[in-house]
Parts: sequence; C-alpha cells; structure tokens
Amino acid sequence: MFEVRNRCKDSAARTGILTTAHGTVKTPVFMPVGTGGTVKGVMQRDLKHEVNAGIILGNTYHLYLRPGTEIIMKAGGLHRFMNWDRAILTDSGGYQVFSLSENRKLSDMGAHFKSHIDGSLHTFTPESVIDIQRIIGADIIMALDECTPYPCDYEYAVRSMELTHRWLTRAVNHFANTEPAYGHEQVLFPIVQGSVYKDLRKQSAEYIASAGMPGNAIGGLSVGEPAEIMYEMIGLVNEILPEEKPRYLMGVGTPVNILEAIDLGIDMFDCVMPTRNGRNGMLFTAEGVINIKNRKWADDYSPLDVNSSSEVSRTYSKAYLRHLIISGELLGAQIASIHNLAFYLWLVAEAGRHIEKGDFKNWKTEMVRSLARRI
RNA sequence: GGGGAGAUACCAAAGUGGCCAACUGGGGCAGACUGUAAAUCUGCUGUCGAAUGACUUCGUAGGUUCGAAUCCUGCUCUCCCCA
Repeated sequence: MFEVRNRCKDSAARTGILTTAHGTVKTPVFMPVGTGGTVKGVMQRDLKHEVNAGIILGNTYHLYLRPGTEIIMKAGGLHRFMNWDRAILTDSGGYQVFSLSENRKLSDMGAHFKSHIDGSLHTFTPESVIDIQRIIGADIIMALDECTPYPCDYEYAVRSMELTHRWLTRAVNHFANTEPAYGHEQVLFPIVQGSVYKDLRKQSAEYIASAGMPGNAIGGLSVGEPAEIMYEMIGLVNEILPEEKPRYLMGVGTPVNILEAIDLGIDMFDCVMPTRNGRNGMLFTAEGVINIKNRKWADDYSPLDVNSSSEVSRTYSKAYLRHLIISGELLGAQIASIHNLAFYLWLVAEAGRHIEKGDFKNWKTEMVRSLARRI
C-alpha cells in the first residue's frame, strides 16, 4: 500500500509511493476535492492532463443524498459513473457533522442528519457509512468521525474523541466483515481527533495507530485555530502515527500550511481551497496570492503562470481571466480551478523533488516566504 | 400646432414639507473562503476625516417657509398622445 522512498535528514519530511487499486501516486500528494462526483469546474480529462491528479476525493454524505447509492451501484461504482480510472478517496461524512452542525444530532449510534437538499432525515452509523463507501467503491475510505469545532472545550473534546474511537472500533469490525462491491481492493483509514489538546491528540493518535489500518488520517484541524497550534498538533501526532504508513492531513490547506505539514511528516492532503477560492477569483502562484478581481489586472496580458506545466496557465492571460471572473462567466471558474489545482499539484511534487535532493528545508523556507505574499 | 407626463447620485429607480447625504437593485471598489449546504458571502460606494462630525447635492433661476428633493413661478430639456 505504501512505501517510504526518501527521508529528510533534518525534518520529518519524506517521499513515498502510495499504491491503490487504481494506480500509484507519489507522495507527498494533493488530492483535488470532488465532493459530489465532480471536481467543480474541471473535466476528468483536464484533471489528468492539465492538473496531473492521481487521486481525487468524493463525499459519502453528498453522493448518498444525490444521486443515491442505487444509481452509483448500477453504474458499477463511482469510478465508472464519473469516468475516472485513477484513485478515489471518499470522506465519510464526518466533516458534515461539523459543517452541518445546525442540521444534525449525534448519538452513540451515529449521526442523524437533516438533508441540506430537501430537509429529509437520515442516519449515518459507522457501519452504514462503510456500506455506502463499499457501493461508491473508493480505493480509500474513511471511518465516520466527529470533526470538532473550534473552539471546543476540553470536556466536549474528550467525549467527542471517545465517540470517534468507539465508532472506529465498529467501523473496523464492519469493514472486516464486508466485501468490496466491484472486486478491487479498498482500504479503511481511521481519523485522529482530540481538538487542540495535546494529551487528547496523543491519546487519539495511539488509539488510531492501534487499529492497524494501512494508513492514518488527522482530522479536526484547520477549523479556525491558529496555524501554529495546528502545526503543534500535527507534530506530536506524527511522532505516534507509524512512520511506515501514509499520514493524511484532512482538509488542509493553504500552500504554506501544506509545506509546513510536509515538513512535519504528512504525506496526503486535500482541500477545497484551490477550486472554491479559484471560483471566487483567488489565484495561487509561486510568487504569492493574486486576487484576479482587483483592478490592477485589468490590462495585464501576461499569462497566469509562464512556468506552469499546465497549458491553461501558460496561455490564458490575467486580463482575460479577470474579465471572465468579473463577468461571472463559467469559463473563468474553470480556468481558475485548473490553474490553482495545477499549482497545488506542482507544489507538492516540487516538495518531493527537494526531499529527494536533500535540500527541502532551505527550499521550504524560501518558498514559504514567497507563497505568503499578496501580489 | 393642441394635450399630457417627467427631469433624483456612475446607471435604473424610490422618496412628494422636518425621521434625507437621500430606500432598493445594478455597476464599481475592496475583503473573506482550509475533509464544499459556496459559480458563495461580507463591507464600502457625494466631498474631507480614523471617527464624532463638517461641507456641498435631487435639471436650472428665483420665491414661500423656522425648515424644501418634496410647495409656488419663470426658463431649459426629454418622452407620450392627437393634428
């Protein structure tokens, strides 16, 4: 499943090879988010050839509500349904426990949701979420967890973490007692919680590691806490999560967040930022962040990024993209999404090359300074 | 030629004596966005000021009034109907 290739001498950063039933990817890796069976605004063809994505996300909650498991099952799974033959990871709906907190209730049994689409009531249990993800057919599936909000008082964080751990035990058992629906292998990742409390994070990391799954995830971060606290939590969790298995930091983050987390030993990332912020006019580049809606780009006919591996970034101009985004044109959202994703994929690949070369630390320091600029 | 309606900020459009520097929408400018309830949301948008506030505005010139975008008179312009 995972093989570490190169280790950094002066940091926890490493490169590796992640093998799935739908291809192998080099780590560190960024996984574009395709919640509802689509990376918003980007065709599968472009995900492959412009963005160079080897693995993308789907979301159990969204796909379960629409189109529903029956349609996906009849299609032969999500890969065939959405015409994507590379790897897929599905989130369990744990994040929706957080983001739809107004419309859900938790019990020991599971999470009770009110659909954001039609208000209907649904229950997710650790077991049902495994069943749904078996039908979706993702290569990597996630255990149901509670993503705690920030701030979160200690008492709540303890109870929440214990709930996530109890749910994990049930998920692991149910996973072991069920079969993939389409013949290809699926693996289950558990999720570390514990909010911003060191003792809870350590306790949770130990529990999650003890589940013995082929990869481990860290959740409940980048939910509003200061970045320094997030890094601190990642650092101490990664000392406990096994070194020989991939570590997935869920939902993170900014380009700077990602480089810092790679430094701390994270291998996998996902985030809506490149696509959502792209649709809203924010472009990521190696020189810093661009708000393409700003007037100053109105007559800047230079390419979005001359050095990009993506033809989209090399050919479309800033002035044209500004015009499209400001006009609300769909093509603007597409170009910005492709550009940002290509940049994110380039960034993590470049980090990997510097880990191999042995100069990751210095490169990272320079790059973080550059990335944080607003231009 | 006769009759009628109307001129409000970048645009459109409310407001018909004080609660009006003036509703609302658009446009413009800026900000936010981290396992996607997001092609979304927020703020500003007469001038000066960080702000209390001060100053100048509702076609134009006068007038009435303690007080006018709002009432009266002249002028200019626009639109509609009839000939």
